[in-house]
Amino acid sequence: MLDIQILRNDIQGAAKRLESRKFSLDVAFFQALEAERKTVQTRTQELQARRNAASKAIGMKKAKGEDASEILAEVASLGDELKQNEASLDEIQGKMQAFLLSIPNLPHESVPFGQSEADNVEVSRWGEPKHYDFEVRDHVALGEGLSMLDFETAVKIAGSRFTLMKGAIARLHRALSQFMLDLHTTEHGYVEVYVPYMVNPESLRGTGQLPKFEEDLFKIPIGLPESTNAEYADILSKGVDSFKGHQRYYYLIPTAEVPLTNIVRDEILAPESLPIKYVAHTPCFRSEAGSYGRDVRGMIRQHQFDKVELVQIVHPEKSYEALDSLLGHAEEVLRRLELPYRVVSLCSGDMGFSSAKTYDIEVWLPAQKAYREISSCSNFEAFQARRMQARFKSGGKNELVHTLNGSGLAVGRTLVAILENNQQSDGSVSVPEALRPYMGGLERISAG
RNA sequence: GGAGAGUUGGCCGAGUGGUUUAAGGCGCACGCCUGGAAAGCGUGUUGAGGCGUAAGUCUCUCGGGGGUUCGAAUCCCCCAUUCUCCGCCA
Repeated sequence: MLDIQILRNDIQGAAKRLESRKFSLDVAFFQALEAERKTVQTRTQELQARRNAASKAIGMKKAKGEDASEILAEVASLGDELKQNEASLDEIQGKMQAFLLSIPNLPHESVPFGQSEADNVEVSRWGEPKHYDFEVRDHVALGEGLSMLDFETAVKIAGSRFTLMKGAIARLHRALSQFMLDLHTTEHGYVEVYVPYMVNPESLRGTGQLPKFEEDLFKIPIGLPESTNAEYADILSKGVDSFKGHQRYYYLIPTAEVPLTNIVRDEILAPESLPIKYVAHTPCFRSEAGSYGRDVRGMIRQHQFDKVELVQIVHPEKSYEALDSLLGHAEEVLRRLELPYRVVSLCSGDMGFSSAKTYDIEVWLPAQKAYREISSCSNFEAFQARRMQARFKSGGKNELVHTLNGSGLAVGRTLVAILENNQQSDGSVSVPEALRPYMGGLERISAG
């Protein structure tokens, strides 16, 4: 959420910066609503002040045993107008809140301008893609050849966009997450956290997935009878506090970013507790609505995948420093696994809703002859913190923290990268040195 | 799942419709006192926001929401959550 002061003071400037990310800010709507708010709020507060003064006077008269019927009659006439103004103010503030929640973050000045993926800027490259003197197979062919990846059975027991892994590949998958967690906790200073895989809508609103991106999530009703979608949409935009008769939902987490970052929601932190660095390994669930036809083959794009996620909660002056370090922590995983990659700075048009600046790490996939996203590291500045009211004490004042996160890494895609990059001519796959301790010393995955 | 009891400021804790404008304590900050410190004394100390150049002033905030009332921490309803007991369970 943007600071409403930015819209009050320099809405044209904000509109221009948002335009670079293909968001059209409704300036006229905001200004009209803001003017209305001002009028109604001033009037409401004036009436409230009069009512409070009168009520106090009544109390004092009654305490002295005097007659208060004159003031009583006077204050009664305020009632209707006050009620009307309060209701109207409530409605305006609801609209304002919904409007603010729908606006994406402002891109940092260093973010390259651009429309799409094609305009992202490569900032670094590590490792050399190997040369293969045989025809390379993709991970599907390799995994099925080893009888260790089974997409058909996954379709039978769940549906498309799920994977079944068996034997050494299942173990490799487990080894990867163990290896990543160990690296980040013992060498990069993160605290390991086990989190809920289902969260409430308040948490998703805090990190920015709600109210705008509900269709990307898996949603689970709890308790109570169904309310209509329209009613629920209204609750999402105005406020998600429960009240009589309304359905509550849990959502499957689309990333551990949601539970990890929301640890500090509604907290006022001690300044010396910063930076806070959390890491968690969780499954992630995404409905992938609107991605029909994209990456349908293999385990690149799944409804369920594992990810090791890094989150940092930092002092606002340190957040870009922290973004560099976090990016380095994610890169280190690929270096240890000896997988070639590059880092790109996402352009304004390709960044996520909540982000002020994002670096993607892309790993080389020989079967696709392309670099593919395996990690996304972002600085959200105060955007999520403002939604979450996550603050720290700063010289007597409360100041919003900055939040960051990055994948370190997406486990399924890392597995794909290892299978494809380490394949041998006979269809076997060599196990990266760094993972062998986690694989009982196994050096090569072969059929049988 | 059933029954009961709780949720008050950074923390503890009082408060059953009207000087509660939330007592008191702890902690913290500043000041006085002191050679310095402790003790003592004094002042301040929830958060969000409106109006105003400012001084200031007003509104909201006692787990969340709704209601009753001129007036709600206090009464009513719904929800969340914590604790105790029972049931079930990995």
